[in-house]
Amino acid sequence: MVTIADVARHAGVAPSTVSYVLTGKRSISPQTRTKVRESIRLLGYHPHAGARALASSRANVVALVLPLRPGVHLPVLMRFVTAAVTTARRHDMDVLLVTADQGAQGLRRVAGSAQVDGFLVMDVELDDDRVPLLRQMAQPSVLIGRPAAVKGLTCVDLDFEAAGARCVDHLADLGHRYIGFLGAPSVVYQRNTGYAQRTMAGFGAAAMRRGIASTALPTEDDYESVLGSVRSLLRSQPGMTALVVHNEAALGWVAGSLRALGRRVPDDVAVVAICPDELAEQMQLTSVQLPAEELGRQAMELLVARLNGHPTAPLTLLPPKLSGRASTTPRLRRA
Amino acid sequence: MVTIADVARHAGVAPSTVSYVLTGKRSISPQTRTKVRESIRLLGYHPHAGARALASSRANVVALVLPLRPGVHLPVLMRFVTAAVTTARRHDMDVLLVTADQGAQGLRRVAGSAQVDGFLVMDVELDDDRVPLLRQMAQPSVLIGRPAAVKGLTCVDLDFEAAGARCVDHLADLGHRYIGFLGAPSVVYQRNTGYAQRTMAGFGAAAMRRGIASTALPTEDDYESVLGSVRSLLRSQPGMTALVVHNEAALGWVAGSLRALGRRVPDDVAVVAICPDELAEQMQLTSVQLPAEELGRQAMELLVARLNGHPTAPLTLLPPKLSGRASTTPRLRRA
DNA sequence: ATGAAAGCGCTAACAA
DNA sequence: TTGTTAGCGCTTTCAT
Repeated sequence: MVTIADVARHAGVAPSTVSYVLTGKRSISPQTRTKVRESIRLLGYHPHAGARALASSRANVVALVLPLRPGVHLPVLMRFVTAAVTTARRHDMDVLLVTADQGAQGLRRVAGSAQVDGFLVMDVELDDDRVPLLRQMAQPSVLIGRPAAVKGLTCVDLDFEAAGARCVDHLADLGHRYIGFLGAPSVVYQRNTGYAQRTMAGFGAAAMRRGIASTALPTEDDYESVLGSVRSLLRSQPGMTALVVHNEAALGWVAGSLRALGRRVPDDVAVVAICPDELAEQMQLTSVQLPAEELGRQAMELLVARLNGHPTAPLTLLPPKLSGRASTTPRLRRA
Repeated sequence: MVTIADVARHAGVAPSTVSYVLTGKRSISPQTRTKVRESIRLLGYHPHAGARALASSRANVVALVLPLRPGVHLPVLMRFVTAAVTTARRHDMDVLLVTADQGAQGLRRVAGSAQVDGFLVMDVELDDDRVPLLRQMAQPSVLIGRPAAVKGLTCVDLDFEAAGARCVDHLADLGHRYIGFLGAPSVVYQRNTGYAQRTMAGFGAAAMRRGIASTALPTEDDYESVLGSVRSLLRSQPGMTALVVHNEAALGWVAGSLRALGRRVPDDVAVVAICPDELAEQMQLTSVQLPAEELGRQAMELLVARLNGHPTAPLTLLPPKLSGRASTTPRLRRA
């Protein structure tokens, strides 16, 4: 194996000089730098990660804690992971994969052995049992999601409240006065992930603000349930001309249900989805996207910032972005 | 930070004794072992991974090299990853995530810095440019897939040839005499991944062997394309009573297409899918499964074996397993 | 701008 | 069965 001593000898300098050329932690004369770089290239030298970690107490590795359990939307997860890994690499860090099933136990082990300098934790719930642990660990962490109390943490999430509001604003601007909200399965609202509730809250508040009548209903993922919910919405609000859908699995049934009830999209009922962009694109639905790449990148950048001792806000909310498509079409203002 | 010296002092033994208790590399008296274990627990000691790696030249980390590019079937990938990670953990190893976009460059870096002891490389193509590199690296590797030459490597893959043949045999045993094959998008056959070709080859050879007429067509992932392909198959072989589908994304459209063409499953046309079991289960399709978990587990086990100096076969082919479901139903022998 | 040398925490000979 | 000790390869003070 080629060591730093070999390089130093070959370049006719001290090992420390080689180290400083590599880390850039002190100024080196251009000649020396070139000479050392050349020796490194010639000998094919790669610093030993373990030795480096030991001497500098910096592993240059971050843990990515992933759910990998049923129910997560994998395409989104993957885009997120890719963005996170790419960003980490841009900062010369590697990524250790820790699956959530390893639990708090796993976090403790990885942290204790100084294998990683920090944690990127996905899929954090309102009352996540890992949060107390993360607070007291030596290594900093960034959480994707929004636990109940964010004080002392660094959390990143989509601004779901704004997302709900954005849908209403878009529809209101188009002249709609009666808007329905088709939500996630009711079990999601029971499970305290929060994002579903926040979206609805944002939707409701925006509707109130704009003086718009709104009704909301949860729905399961099958056709019958969607049809039933849409029918209920129309019954309680016969003048409904727009629908906001926050349920990826139900999206496929919405148009069909509306048609079965005699309504066409977008002429009779406009539809806005809150879902990954690719899905909306495919179905030509106006949508508010879940910015997976942006989330992954941002989260990793925040983690790197914390690793470098920079302070970060406890909560970063990414603004929703609405993409207009065929399912909402400008219409004349109605009474 | 708690070090091995702290533990040794607390337990009244030498540091090496603590080390040996941890690694089990020499016999320790039960009393000492208990005493040391107790001190470890009490002090909350975790060995420093970097120090360990440096002293033992073993990182206890393996690299998982993943595609994460468009076109891979994510649910399968995830099950594979989960199985691989779980298996690694069972051997006290951690997993470093290396995305394929980091390329050969990334492999070299990770290998050179002794960050990992070995590589688990997914999605290996017939003429993969990483293969030469993997051959000459100090660390052993296990490849998922089947490069052109496996000599000197350790490769694991599903026996796709046998999978194609198994479908034919199942259908032939049920009395079918005209069988169609609905393949992956044509781009997959152009990209030299091999598995698609091998499945078709196995299918074709088995059909010949059993004296059965067969026709094969690629198909894209959308309804129109599937409908078109099925129509073509029926046109060129009007007596076709069975269909083998090797295209996960197309599966959802197959039954619909057949129905649109006046055929019902399984009464008029029996269907066998080559796809993950969960998908087949959900759609009640007879299927040959892609054993993602088994593949991930097996691959990691082989890697661990190699890390421990055990020899391994250059190519391990997992036998296909067919699960009979509603889409193929015993029928009388036809003319 | 560079060198010398003391560790970082652990493992694995070598001794006893 | 256990202890002693010399590194593993690197970073980082302290010196010059």
